[in-house]
Amino acid sequence: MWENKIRKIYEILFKRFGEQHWWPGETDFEIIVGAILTQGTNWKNVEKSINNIKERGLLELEKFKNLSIEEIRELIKPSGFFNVKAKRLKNFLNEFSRRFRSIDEMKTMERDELRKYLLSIKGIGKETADSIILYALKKPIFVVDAYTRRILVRHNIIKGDEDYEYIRRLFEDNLPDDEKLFNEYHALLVKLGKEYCLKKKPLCSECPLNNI
DNA sequence: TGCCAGGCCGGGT
DNA sequence: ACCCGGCATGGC
Repeated sequence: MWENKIRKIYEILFKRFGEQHWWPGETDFEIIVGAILTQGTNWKNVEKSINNIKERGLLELEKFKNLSIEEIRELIKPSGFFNVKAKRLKNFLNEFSRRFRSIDEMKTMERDELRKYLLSIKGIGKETADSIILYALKKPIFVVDAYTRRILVRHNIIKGDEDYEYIRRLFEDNLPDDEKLFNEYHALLVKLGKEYCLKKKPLCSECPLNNI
C-alpha cells in the first residue's frame, strides 16, 4: 500500500478525474498571458479576455508587444483588475523583449535562474512564475495555489501557516522530478478544489480524498 | 443577491 | 517578517 500521502492523493485524483489536458491554451504565449490574467480571477472571465485578444489576431508575442497599455486594458476588461493587469502584461513584454528574442530562447535558461528572473519582474509572483515555467516552458516545478493549500489543510496534511516554498517542496520532495506529473497533479488539485473544496463548502463529505 | 475566483504589490506595523 | 487593503469583472 501507499505510505506516502502526496503520492496517494495523486493516484486517487487521477483515477477519479483522469487526464486534465492542461494548460487550457494552445501556445506558449497564450499560456503566459492566461497565467497573468487569472491572478485572483475566475478562469471563465479569463477566457473572455483571451477570446477578445484572439479574435483580433493579437495573441502573438510580436503583435501583442506593440499594443499600448490602453489597448490592452480594453481587451482584458472581462478578467478584472484590468488596470493593474494591463500594466503587468506590458511590463512583462518589455522586460522579456529586453532579454530574449523568443520564448524558445527563454526555455534554454536553467529552471532556478529562470524563476529568479521571472520573480524580478513586477507583477509576476511565485504562482504566476511557476505556472509559466511549468505550463509554458515545460520545465518541472510544482505550482502551489489557493486550492492546493486549502485541500492540504482540510485533509490535515499541513496546518495552514506554511509558506509557498514549504508547500512546493513538500510535493517536489515526495514525487519524481517529472514535468508531466507536476502538470497533471496541479491540474487535478484545481479540478478537485472547484468541485469539492470551495471556501463556501467546508465539509466536503463527498470528497474523494476523505480518509486518506 | 452577495460572495468569490487558478494573486500580487505596497504601505504600515 | 507578517498583515491588510486595493485592484474589478462576471458567474452562480
